[in-house]
Amino acid sequence: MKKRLSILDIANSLDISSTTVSFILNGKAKEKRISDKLVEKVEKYVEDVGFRPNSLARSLRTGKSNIIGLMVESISNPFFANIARLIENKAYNNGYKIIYSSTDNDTTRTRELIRMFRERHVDGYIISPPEGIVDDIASLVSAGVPVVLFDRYLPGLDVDSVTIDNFESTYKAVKDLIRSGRRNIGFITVDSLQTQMQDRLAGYEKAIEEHGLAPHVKEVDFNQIPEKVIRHLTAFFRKEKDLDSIVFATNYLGISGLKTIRNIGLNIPGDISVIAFDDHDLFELHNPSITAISQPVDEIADAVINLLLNKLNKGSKPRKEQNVVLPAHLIVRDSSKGAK
Amino acid sequence: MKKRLSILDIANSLDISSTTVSFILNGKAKEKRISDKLVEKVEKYVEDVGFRPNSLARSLRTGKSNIIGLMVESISNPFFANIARLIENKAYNNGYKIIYSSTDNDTTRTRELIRMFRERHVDGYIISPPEGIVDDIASLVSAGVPVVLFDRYLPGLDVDSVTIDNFESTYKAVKDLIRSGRRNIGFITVDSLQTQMQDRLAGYEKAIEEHGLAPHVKEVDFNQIPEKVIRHLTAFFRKEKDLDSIVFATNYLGISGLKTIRNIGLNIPGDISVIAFDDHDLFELHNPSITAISQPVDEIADAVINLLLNKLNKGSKPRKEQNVVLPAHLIVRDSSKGAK
DNA sequence: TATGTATGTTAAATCGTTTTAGCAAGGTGA
DNA sequence: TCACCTTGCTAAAACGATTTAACATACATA
Repeated sequence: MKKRLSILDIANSLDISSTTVSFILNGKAKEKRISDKLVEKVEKYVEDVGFRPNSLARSLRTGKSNIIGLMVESISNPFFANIARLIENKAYNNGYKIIYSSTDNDTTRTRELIRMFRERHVDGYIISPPEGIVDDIASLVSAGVPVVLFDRYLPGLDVDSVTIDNFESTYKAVKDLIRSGRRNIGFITVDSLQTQMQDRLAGYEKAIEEHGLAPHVKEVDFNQIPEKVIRHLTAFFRKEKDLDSIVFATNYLGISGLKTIRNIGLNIPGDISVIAFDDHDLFELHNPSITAISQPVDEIADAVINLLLNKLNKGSKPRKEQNVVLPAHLIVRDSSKGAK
Repeated sequence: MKKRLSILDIANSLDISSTTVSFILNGKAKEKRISDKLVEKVEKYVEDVGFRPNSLARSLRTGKSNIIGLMVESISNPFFANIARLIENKAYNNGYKIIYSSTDNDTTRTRELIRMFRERHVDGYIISPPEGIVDDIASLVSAGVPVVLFDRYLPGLDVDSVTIDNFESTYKAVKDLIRSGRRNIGFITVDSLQTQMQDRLAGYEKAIEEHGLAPHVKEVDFNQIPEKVIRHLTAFFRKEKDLDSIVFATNYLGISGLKTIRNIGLNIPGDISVIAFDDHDLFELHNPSITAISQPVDEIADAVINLLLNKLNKGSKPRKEQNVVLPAHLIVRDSSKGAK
């Protein structure tokens, strides 16, 4: 097990100082007037022995890590997994690596993760924040650390964010149901105060109200295992026998909802029309195929990483905070088609 | 933006040496005979000012990072996302953090990732290795770094691994099809030499051969976009008109396969029986529901993290390499039921 | 000759920890 | 009194990079 080389080993082997090696390795040869001959010699040697500087030592000295901390609600949620994958790629292409972690929407855990990331000197943060974390993020921001929020934002906190127009997305979806003749439109969401959930609910309520209809909202507990969700939904459907359509406010609610509907034996769209949030292979392949509110995952990832890279590069130049709001797209499929 | 405290600041404030603070913070107070009074005073102060040691500096000095590097094929594949999620949790509970990255099955990229992880001094590696990476992993192992492979292994390399019994899983699945009267059984896989794919193929071939049937194997290119896969599968199904059943060797092939079958207008299981790999909400909810070879994700994650923690703790005590092989489970659903 | 300036390189401080080796003061036994 | 423990603490050297400030040397200018 041979010891890893250090910059000093290189310097000794070549009978020069470690400073010189460092300058060359950091592309400061010109600036520091190192002779071309020496530069070439060092570069060749470094290449030959496959030397790579220890990034810990570098980070310790410079305070920079070239690492971005990514905190999503749960990496096993396909929406977040896809975003993470895209962000990872784009970051990688720009010389950054990603440390990710799932917050589980748990404030304490998130707080700990932020602390860990800070200790590790990550250069920037990408966060889909849980409730109750606003102070921690505020203190990050006021410490001058680049932060970009996505999927939801924190009202009252001036920080870059990327979200979709949640209000408009459910508003349009519900209008679409109404247009095709539905009147008893249910809305299944989680009991979360996060902005994206509140906005989705508000969009639903607005559409319902505009048409003088009665709302039928079911909020299930956050962070429940699917079996429990299904039990609650079953009870809801049993109670609300008149529903002719239903909108699910998240992808996992949609999946549990479809299982529930199948268990109960309701017919889609004959008995009930369905619209789900986030597109998914499952919704496309389902029989009947399920109408979905599709988030522009690619654009979200793009916007997020661009905002962050901007902050990272512009350094301290205090650009105004940006709040990017992207449109979602209603993909109409069989589950919401057909006359009444 | 106030500067972060260092252990030296603490020491100065209390008029003691940083050594003492370090000893106390690392639980060596007893061993180093620091007086209880002082221990208490330091602990209180540290708590009050919320000091947390800089883990970069610590890692630089100790060579340990309490970080595990996790490299999966792609985090957007639900199988890997789930495993990653579980591993992350278990690692977290044991004081370890995870840095993950997707390899894309790209050898070069994987090599770079390993290098990055080494630079960052990760304490251990969990890898679902792409082809052609055996030398790099061998050199990790021979450097005494804890490594656990999963999902596949590298023949000829003596290193801990966790896999499922891929051979047995497809063997049984195909036998099941034969038992229910199928004779023209197709097998869709990818053109990969990775062990898990080869074993799945071998299990299929063995069952086919035992019954004197003719194999119908289609290998699609690795790393293709779904649209292309579907195009190839369409051609395959058009050519092999006699197929009465099909086994998909991965979850994403299953999904593309189902889309293809739907496009072509084949009836499941009337025209064709279907068995897919990896269970998935989609397979459960599909109409008809799809029989799936379900990997024990929880047990896999458990085994992986246990093996790794073992290595990490036992230190240099050279325990014999372990190769855990877990059974997969055939979940029989409607897509493979019904008489001929 | 003295002064300035461009060129090429480096010594040493620094980042914030851990760890080795050892110091001072007080007690104990002979 | 001397030699030797114990107790309680600390100085200083790592870890491996970056960066500041400076040092020679050569050459040109006045």
